[in-house]
Amino acid sequence: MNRETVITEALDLLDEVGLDAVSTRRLAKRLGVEQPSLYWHFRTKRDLLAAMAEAAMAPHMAEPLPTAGDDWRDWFRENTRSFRRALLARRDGARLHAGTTPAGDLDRVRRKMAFLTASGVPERDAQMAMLAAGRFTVGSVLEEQAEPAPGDAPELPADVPVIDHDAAFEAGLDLILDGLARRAAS
Amino acid sequence: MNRETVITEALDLLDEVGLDAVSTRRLAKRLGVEQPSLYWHFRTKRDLLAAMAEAAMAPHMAEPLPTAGDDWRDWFRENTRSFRRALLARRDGARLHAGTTPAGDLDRVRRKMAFLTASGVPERDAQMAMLAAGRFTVGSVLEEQAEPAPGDAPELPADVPVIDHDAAFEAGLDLILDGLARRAAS
DNA sequence: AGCGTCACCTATCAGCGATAGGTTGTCAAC
DNA sequence: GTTGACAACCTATCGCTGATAGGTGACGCT
Repeated sequence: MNRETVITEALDLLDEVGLDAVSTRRLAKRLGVEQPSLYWHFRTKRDLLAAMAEAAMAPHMAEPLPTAGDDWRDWFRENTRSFRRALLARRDGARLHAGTTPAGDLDRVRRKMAFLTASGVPERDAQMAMLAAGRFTVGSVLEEQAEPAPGDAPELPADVPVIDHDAAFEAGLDLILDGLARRAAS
Repeated sequence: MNRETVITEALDLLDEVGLDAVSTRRLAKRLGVEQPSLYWHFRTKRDLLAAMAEAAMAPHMAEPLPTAGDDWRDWFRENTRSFRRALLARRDGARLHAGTTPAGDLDRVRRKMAFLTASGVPERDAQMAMLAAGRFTVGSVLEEQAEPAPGDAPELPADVPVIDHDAAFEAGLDLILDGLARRAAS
């Protein structure tokens, strides 16, 4: 059993039982191993969760980088969507992600920034927009994946309709993108 | 000792030790009481945390509602700032907030929405912008308050400067606001 | 044969949220 | 002035958690 297997099995367990129920004992049992054995592969549970969070981002990281001819608005939108999909792909994906310091692929980020500036977006605006879109996305998925306490009746008075998470995300993304476009134009 | 005291003392404890270290035993000791006694006032720890989260929002809820003459852009900006301040006021305030289903004052929200529509903002756009600003804010403060694991060297290569959280927040808010303004104008 | 490393094991710890069921103090009704 | 309800605690205990200490066997290399 290697580190890889532990991580993939841990992510499957996460999907089954949810983040709060992911314990080292449950994971060990699933791996056919005693609980302290996990500490051979990870110094702390926090390290394990960080590795899980990074692995959960794999689909997003596998996405191709933008190329010179691309429309920067289309790319920005699709990039943010891809990030959201990666968070949504795993149960409690947003909470898992939020509980770790990013430490993402720095070179990838630089390439994305270079693309935006080459497309006519001022560097600082591009930085701020990328940051804002990421934080908006985390906040959105966090709320989307939040499950109410057991026996908690929503009971909203039909006055305000239930929010369509997809639509709300797209609308928020549009706002950020339009705001950014205004800066890119001038 | 009443429910009120427990909540205020719990929030003080939160500021001292951080969310992960807020245990019923620590809180009980601080109150000069045995641990199970807390379960007289709260059915579960989750209920306690929800009450804490609501109490932490008091400063934001105490903010005056907008009135007819106000500039909607100024108000929107200040409203979002107030929300952020409330989250920042408590240690791990964003995590505390994110861990609960909102259940906020519905009437207050309606009044705010009414103000925006009366100011010429289309209703749906106003809803989406309020939602987006809130989620962006939670995501931002979540990252701002995230403390690295002990012994985790940041070690970013001086290439990308340390982000100024205040500036990043204001920039993101500007983007959303500008995007919204474009819709309000047409 | 001896050694190092990897990958586990048993035993145990302190701390956690939560429950069951008993004990006080206060105050109002009769 | 006793009765009884109620609020606000108590002790004792449960099962579970993350983590540590220290031992065991398999494998490969020299």
